[in-house]
Amino acid sequence: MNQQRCLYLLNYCKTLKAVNHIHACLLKTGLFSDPFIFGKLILHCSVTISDSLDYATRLFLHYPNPDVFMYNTIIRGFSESQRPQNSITTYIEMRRESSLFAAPDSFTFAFLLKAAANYGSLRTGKQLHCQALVHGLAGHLFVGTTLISMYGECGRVEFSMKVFDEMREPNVVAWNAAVSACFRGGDLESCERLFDRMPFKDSTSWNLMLAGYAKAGEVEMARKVFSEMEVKDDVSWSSMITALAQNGCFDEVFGVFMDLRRLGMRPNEVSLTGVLSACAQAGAFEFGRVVHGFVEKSGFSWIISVNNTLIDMYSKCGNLDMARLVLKKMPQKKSIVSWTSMLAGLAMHGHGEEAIQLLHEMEESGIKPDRITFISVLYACSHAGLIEQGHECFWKMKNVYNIEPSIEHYGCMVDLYGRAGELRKAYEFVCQMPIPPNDIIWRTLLGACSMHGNVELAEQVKERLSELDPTDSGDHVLLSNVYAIAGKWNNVETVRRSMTYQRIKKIAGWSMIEVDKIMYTFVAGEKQNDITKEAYNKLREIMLRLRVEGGYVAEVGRVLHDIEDEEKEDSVTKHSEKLAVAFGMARLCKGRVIRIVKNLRICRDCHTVMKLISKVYESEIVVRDRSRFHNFKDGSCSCRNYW
DNA sequence: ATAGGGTTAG
Repeated sequence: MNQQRCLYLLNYCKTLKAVNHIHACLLKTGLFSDPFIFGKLILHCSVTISDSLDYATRLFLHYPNPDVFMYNTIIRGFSESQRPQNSITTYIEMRRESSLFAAPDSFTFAFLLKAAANYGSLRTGKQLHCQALVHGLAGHLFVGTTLISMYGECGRVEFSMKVFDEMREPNVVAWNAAVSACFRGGDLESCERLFDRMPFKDSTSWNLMLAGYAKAGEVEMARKVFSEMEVKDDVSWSSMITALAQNGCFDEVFGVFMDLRRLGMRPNEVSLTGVLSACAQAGAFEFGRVVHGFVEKSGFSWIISVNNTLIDMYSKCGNLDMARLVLKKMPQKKSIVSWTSMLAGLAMHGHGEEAIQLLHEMEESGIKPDRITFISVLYACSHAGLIEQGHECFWKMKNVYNIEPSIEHYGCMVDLYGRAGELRKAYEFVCQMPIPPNDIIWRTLLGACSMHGNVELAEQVKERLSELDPTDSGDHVLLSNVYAIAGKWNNVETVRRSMTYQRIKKIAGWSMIEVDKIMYTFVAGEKQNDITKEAYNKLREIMLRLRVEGGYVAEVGRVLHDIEDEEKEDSVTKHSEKLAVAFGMARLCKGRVIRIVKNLRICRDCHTVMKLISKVYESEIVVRDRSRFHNFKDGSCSCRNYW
């Protein structure tokens, strides 16, 4: 084997096993000590093939007097890994061991700065900046560009701009880096000014503006950029789809996706994940299934992110079996996102035990759970009432995986105790947290008080909340609910008056249902139209039958104010999820599952009604509320009345 | 240059 042949073969290696083979051939022929070949070999392992950085490092450590290319390659490999700090250690090593053979060059600093940016260390970044100055490389175009990005990532846009202003002849990449840094810093005006001043804009710059606006929540501006672009490439289309999906414009996502197909273009994997993510959020099961068909037909099942989004989509559309199937049949190694998506899905459906089992499977497969994985597992425990197991997971996270619990994990733990009625324990847990509790923590506790009717604790907690976030309407409603359960109507009235006085409005509940691939939205107490009339008529018929055959009596204890019982019953009757179900019963043929998505948590009365409908009408109803699923069948719900 | 998983509440 000669050098040429070896490089050719290396290019075709896609797995570590194949590299092992070449490695063996090199040893046999003596080519192994050829620095050029060796450099290419470790480049291939540390950058091109996944999961083989360790292999590259081991080879590197045994190579006598590595040259600058080899050092750069290892630094680069670490910079994109889970432990970017190792890039810096390698650099220190390089300075100490072999300054004669390998002086750092512009590549060295570009990769090092990328590493510092990746773990957000401004201190390291600044030190590297100094080192680059010492070596006379700070003025290099590539180094300058990575300096701009690094300072942007570390939240110091003013430094980014200083570096940019001092550049002699910034190219388009440097301009783009400056724009990105400004977006990171949330300075939209500077972005616009830079964009206007750019002497040359290729489509990358336009795409950057589009994505930047989208991340800042400026959909309107993103749309404007998209429409003004003369050349729309693949990235432009996928960025636009993602922009709309990230900002809740689901109808438009489907529209743009259809436009793309109508123009005869082939959607790429990023567009597909965007569309599937929109389906997931909107609960558009039928549409999602059609997209899945397209994914299979066009060979996208080979892309891991597409499969991950499919798992998420099926979970959030209420079809756990399909989600499980996608996970099981994935042709590639499951990533941390695949496992976590499935875990979150199980959590939402109240399958706590299965979630814990799946966590074990994940660990056995060799993927280490991260902080988000544990949020999902803890969430699964709290929503299934698995106190012991939740406690164990929390312990394991800290002591086995050395993950420092963050505010989200503490939130799950408070929820775990609070939801189960252990209010004292939950309160004590909050008091001894090592980080200051935020509004979400207190709100979790207030929610628990409202579930279990603890007036005293609720009042205490509400006071903490009033200091942190006094205008949250949900908190006022929760407190008034606690009073209502306890029959303290005077206090209910006081809360209600203070809400009116402070102009705090309740958020209106809405529910959506998909019929023939069209999403219909119902809002409680909204003006009547043909669709709502149809729903109301059907609902009247249903409620009558439930009273006669199901023994239904309205549950009215938790309504906001002290009004006459009949009136209370009336306002409960109009909840949007009831209208959506009625509409589904009227339009869908018998035997079809009725799927509903709601923006708030389902109320107790609606929960009872759904159970009764599933029994009296022998139909299956799936409701996705703000945080989890309820699967009604034969008169009972999958949440076992724990939610 | 674009993507995929996460706590509470009305």
